[in-house]
Amino acid sequence: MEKPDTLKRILDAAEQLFAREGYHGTSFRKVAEAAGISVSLTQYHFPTKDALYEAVFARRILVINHDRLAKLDKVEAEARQLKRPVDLEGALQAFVEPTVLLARDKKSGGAQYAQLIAQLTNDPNEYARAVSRKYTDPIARQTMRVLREAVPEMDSTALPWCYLFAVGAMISAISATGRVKLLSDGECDPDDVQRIVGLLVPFLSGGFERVAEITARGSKTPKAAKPRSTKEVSGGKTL
Amino acid sequence: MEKPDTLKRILDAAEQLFAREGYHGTSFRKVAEAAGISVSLTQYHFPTKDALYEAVFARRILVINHDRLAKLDKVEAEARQLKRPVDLEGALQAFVEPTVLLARDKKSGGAQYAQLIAQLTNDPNEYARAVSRKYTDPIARQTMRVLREAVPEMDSTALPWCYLFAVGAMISAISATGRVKLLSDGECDPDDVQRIVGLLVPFLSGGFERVAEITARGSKTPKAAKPRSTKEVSGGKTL
DNA sequence: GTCTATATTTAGATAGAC
DNA sequence: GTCTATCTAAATATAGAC
Repeated sequence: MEKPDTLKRILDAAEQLFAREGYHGTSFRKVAEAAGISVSLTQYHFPTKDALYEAVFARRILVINHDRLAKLDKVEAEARQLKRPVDLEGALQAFVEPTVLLARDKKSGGAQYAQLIAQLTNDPNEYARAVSRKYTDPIARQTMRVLREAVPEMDSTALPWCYLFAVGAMISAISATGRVKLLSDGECDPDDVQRIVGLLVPFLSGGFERVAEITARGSKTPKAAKPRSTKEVSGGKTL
Repeated sequence: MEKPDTLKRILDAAEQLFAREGYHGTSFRKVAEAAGISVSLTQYHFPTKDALYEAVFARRILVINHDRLAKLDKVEAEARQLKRPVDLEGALQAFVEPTVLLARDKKSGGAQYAQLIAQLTNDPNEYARAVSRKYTDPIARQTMRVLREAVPEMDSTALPWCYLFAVGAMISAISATGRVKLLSDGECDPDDVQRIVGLLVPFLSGGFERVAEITARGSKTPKAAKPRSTKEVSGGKTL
């Protein structure tokens, strides 16, 4: 008599733990306890931790990817219809909006999932890289394809960099570190979705356009690497 | 007879492990083994894992912060002397360059340290937040102060957001996930420091200027939150 | 400062009863 | 499907010898 929601309970518990404590900080014991079942039942459904991790990630990514692709397609179709280049802000909004909305969805666990993505993004480990390659690289490529139609002048080797800048900026915006509130002395509301999208999209479009300008083939001033003090190697930075 | 470099050996080993495996993935055992000493000696020098984590972070951050502050001061002084507003690209370069250079310094362990910062940036846990607050928030505030002089028109509640966008973009650029190479089919070189700075600085300055335009007090078109489909709540995104 | 030894807890994984 | 019981390895931590 299968309890119909055992899998869901496991995935919900694991999602929360992976998001908060990371891969290594999450154990079958903690997952089982949070799900209210035994350890071995958890392992019965997901034999290894990697399997559990992937299952947690895969559960939502399909929906998300579908949503993002639909929005990207719409932007692209509009451009085709109007016989104009893809609208940059539209493409960036299609890229950014599904994630930001998810990140502020406290009810259905979307916020947990978004934090898991935030952790995954800069995780160099193989369990994270494998999941990233499998589930997110295809959409990344499609996004870049559409973005290229929005900024056709941009050098093709600049686009992947700009895409990663955009990913990082978005992740930073949604990551649950409480930093915006702290650094703004309480003035900025980390849950104001409208505000985040309203700032992030223009920020990114300004960035893409600027890079497109300076890397355009046959651009007037290829001042791409305007050296200010690039040779003063000495240290690093913070954040 | 104190082996004069025991502390250094511990910190080097811990730095590498924390960077690659994160906080929970790093144990005294692994650190001790990598450093070639016993577990208890490691614990003699750093009684708790938190103490070790903070020590690893603190070791380099002082140098880094000093470097960044010096560059920021220089940019600010130039502006004062010329009686002009702070140069935006100059300020952003002062912000970005120390970290990017550090991240590509394979010899002295700087790359490991940069990866640790990348992991720390989106880590919601208290051990990470405490370190971030203590060592990086002061410089963040100083950086924002200088940036505000570069874009005085920008709404003051937009600046912290833009600062975090910039942090995220930079972190994404240096994080050792191998993604640029993958997504560019080998065309982009993740170790090309000149290229990274040469793209990142214009990208960020374009972003800051765009946001400054649309949030300027009394701006002609406060189209800040141009709604494209912001109400179509439904899903999330990837990265 | 540095080690061995040991205590205690928790980890992932299996075997087998129901 | 679900549990209890148990194994082995690894974790943090402490005590005490040199």
